[in-house]
Amino acid sequence: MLDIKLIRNEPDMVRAALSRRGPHAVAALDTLLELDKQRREMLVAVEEKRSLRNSVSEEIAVAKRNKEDASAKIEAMRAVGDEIKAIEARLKDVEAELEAELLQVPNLTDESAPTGGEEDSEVMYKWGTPRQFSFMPKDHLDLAGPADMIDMERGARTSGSRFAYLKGDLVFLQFALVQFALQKLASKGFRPVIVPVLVRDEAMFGTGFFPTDTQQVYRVEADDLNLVGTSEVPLAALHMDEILDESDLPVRYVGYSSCFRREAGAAGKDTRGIFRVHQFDKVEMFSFCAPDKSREEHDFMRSIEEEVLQDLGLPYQAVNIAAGDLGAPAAKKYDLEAWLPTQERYREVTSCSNCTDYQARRLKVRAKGEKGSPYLLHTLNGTVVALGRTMIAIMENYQNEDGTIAVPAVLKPFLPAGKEVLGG
RNA sequence: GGAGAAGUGGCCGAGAGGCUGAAGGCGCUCGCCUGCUAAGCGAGUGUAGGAGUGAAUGCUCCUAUCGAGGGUUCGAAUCCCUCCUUCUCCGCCA
Repeated sequence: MLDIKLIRNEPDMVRAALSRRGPHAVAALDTLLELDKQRREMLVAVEEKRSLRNSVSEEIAVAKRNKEDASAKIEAMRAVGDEIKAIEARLKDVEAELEAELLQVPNLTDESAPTGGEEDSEVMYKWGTPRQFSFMPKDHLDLAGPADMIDMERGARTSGSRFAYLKGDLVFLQFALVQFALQKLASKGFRPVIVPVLVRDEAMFGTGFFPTDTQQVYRVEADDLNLVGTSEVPLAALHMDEILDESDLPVRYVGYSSCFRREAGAAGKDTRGIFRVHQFDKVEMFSFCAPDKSREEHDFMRSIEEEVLQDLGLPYQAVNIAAGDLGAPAAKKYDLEAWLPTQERYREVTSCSNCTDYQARRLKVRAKGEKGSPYLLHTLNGTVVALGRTMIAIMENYQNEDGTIAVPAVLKPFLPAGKEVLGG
């Protein structure tokens, strides 16, 4: 959410920063300004009347104590009370409307995010060299299917399409990756957290997934809860309504959770294997930091993501996402895309976003120093390891001609002793 | 799931329709004082919104805020309703 005061005081700047996302992003600005004006007018009116009522009520109290007659004043205040109620009712409507509009407005874009849509995202650089195969490489499902490490058919029978059973060595691989990631992140000051994956609407609104992305979310109607699509949601909400101690910043967490996505609108896209499924597990980092440090923190997160892929020996490219392709809460986003030999292209495996104060304003996460007033923090999130996609990349890049999969050296300590290949 | 109890400032804790933004204590900040420290004395110390004013750190005033939201009343921390959270007991369960 943007600060209404910023929109009020610097409408041209706001309009310019938002229009880089496309025309839809600025559509509501005039309405917003008009509603804000109405709201403030009503506020002045109602506050004047409340002030009057407060002072006269005080006089009534004094009169009663002195055993004097106050019936005229009481009568007058009864009328004022009715007027207050009338204005309050209209004010409430205007505020609700203002809030609803404001919730739809995406974050301002960072000037270093490229202008334009998806096709304008900028490949910043590449790392590593895609492997030259002396045989025809198989895709992840051709590798893991015959070895009975991925079972799509039974996943579909149990839960429907885009659900899978992962079995055997793939399960060991997943937990090895989790251990590897958690230990690396812990050593960099990120506190490991296992989060609730069912969250209230507040958490979804607070992180900016609601009201715009409701169709992507599994909702448990009976309890008014939502299954999270990423542990970003419960991690961001971890300090909702809190004022953190400035000296503790940055506050960094690494979460591990299952993630649930309806993938509405993705019909027919990435239908093979586990590249795009309704449920997957992910190790996610999250940071609350001082406003003037978030760019630095964003680069730090990207460097961690790169370190993970480099440690795993997976060739990748880093992409600076264009303004028009950013999610609503993000001011700037980097994706890392790993090389998939059978698709002969780079595919997204991690993503990290600087949400500036957009989520913090909604969630009311602030910090305060020795002196001065509380201020909103900046929030950042980034994928450490998206387990499904990272395992796909490992399988495809590390495959042997016989269909087994070699193990990246850094994972060996986290796999069962003596396991040299997966799926053998 | 059933039955009870409770939620007050950074913390503890009083208050039970008006004189309460909230006693008292602790903590914290500033000042005074005392060889140092401790103690003592004095003052200050929540958040948000709005109006006015200034070049500006700001200042003045108003409004709201005693878990959240409604209601009763001229007036609600205090009375009523709904919800949330915590605790105790019973049931169930990994």
